[in-house]
Amino acid sequence: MTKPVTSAELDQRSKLHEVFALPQGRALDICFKLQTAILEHKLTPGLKLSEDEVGEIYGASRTVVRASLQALAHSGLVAMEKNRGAFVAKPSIREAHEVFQARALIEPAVARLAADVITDRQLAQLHAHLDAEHAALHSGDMGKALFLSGNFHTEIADIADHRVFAGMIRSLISRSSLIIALYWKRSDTACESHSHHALMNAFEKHDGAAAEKIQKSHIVDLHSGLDLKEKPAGGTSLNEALRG
Amino acid sequence: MTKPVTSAELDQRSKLHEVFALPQGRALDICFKLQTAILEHKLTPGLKLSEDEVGEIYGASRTVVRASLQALAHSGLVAMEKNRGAFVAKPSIREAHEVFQARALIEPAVARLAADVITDRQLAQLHAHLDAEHAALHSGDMGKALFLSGNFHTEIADIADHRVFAGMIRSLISRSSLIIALYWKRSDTACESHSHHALMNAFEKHDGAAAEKIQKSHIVDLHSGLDLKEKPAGGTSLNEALRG
DNA sequence: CAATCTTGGATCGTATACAATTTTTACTCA
DNA sequence: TGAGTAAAAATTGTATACGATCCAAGATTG
Repeated sequence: MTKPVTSAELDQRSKLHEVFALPQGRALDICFKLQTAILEHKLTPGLKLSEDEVGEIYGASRTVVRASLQALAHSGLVAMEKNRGAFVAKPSIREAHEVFQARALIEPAVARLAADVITDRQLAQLHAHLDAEHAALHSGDMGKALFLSGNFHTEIADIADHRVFAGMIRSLISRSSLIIALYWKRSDTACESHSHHALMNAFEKHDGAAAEKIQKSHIVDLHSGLDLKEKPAGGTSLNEALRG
Repeated sequence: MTKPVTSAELDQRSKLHEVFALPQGRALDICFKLQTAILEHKLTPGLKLSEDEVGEIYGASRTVVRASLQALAHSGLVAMEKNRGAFVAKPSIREAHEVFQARALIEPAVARLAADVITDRQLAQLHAHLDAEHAALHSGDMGKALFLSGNFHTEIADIADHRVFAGMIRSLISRSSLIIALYWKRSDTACESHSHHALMNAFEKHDGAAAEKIQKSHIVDLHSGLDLKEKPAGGTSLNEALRG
């Protein structure tokens, strides 16, 4: 019951390559693995990503690790400090607000675009995605559930077939994942919310206006589900988080 | 009469550092110089940016040049092809449409934000900026005029004090510069248009709604000023373009 | 003569070595 | 004991060297 996930992951990977100007060759692998780990909350915000350590784990030289970290820095998942190294990004409260403001502007517009052009095949794929998300959630794998929940949004952007918006949304979703890791308030994982299903409904009817409206309120809802107060930092070890 | 430009340039530089996760140390210099050259249309789209050549020109090793090129690739100004190297990006017609659609969505919203919070000092700065643009235009320096015209938009984003939007807009403006280089139709440089002045008017009155409306029609106007047909490629030499 | 194959040069991808900077540790002295 | 300082360890920044890939020109063959 954990298998339907794989195809979604591979999908995500190829799309990443398409949208961002990502590093080439081996660096892309590392980039993707680190990103997945961060998005599944295996790596907590603020964690140091030592070049030597990452390189040793993935069997690569510092040169290529450096390229990966730089790429992730550009997408907002990693913060680099001069002469101090790379860390999993720890979005500030201010950035949290800004990210969700941006999402509230862009994603509804993109949902509208998607509703107009979505095909039956894509509808089925989205349904499958929701099933996988549901399964992950009920199997207790919070990390993967959140990862998939984010992917749902990027898939909509891909359906809208607008690469510029898709790239923006991808970056925003990534950062949202970190923000949720830091500031999520409600114990009920609201991403299981009915918003995604309501959206599916609008898509099936090709009702762009409805999709836009639903998406907007969904994001406003997510935003208001955050508890934007200062939190103390966590400091796990990298090896212990990734080696598994 | 060419002096007022300098402060704007330095300003731009520090802001870049703030918004993007840019490389550190010497790489940032090269990044900035290349970006400026591209934005002033000294480097035409499609031009090859050989690592050795760039490194020799700026007196840096390939390592740091590589980092710079990667950074520029992430902001959309440079395209990297595996095992072939880096080129000044040559946005497709499709990307051109997408970029201006994105601008038409985001920039009006940001203009509204800016109108609400703009200070007298910032108003004066924008006025000075328009003067500099005007001067560059009438001194025949098209490249610099276009560069400054773009900066006008990013300055508004900075005034709105919204880093996420500012980052997006910066990237969009950069790509717009390339798009204009490739597809501009009108011989009258419409960036001298009255839109910028009209916008200033709305800012002075802190009329957000008006600012939003003006900005939107300004960008739609720019979009329609493009001639989106296939164009042949140009191939200048890098040395001859930068050594001056 | 045209098409294909081979070969040489140029350029990129990656690893490694060294220099510069930061962080930690150990030590002295009040 | 605690603060200040200095030396040592660890980590990043940068340069260079080597192997891999691509491109173009010239040779070869049908």
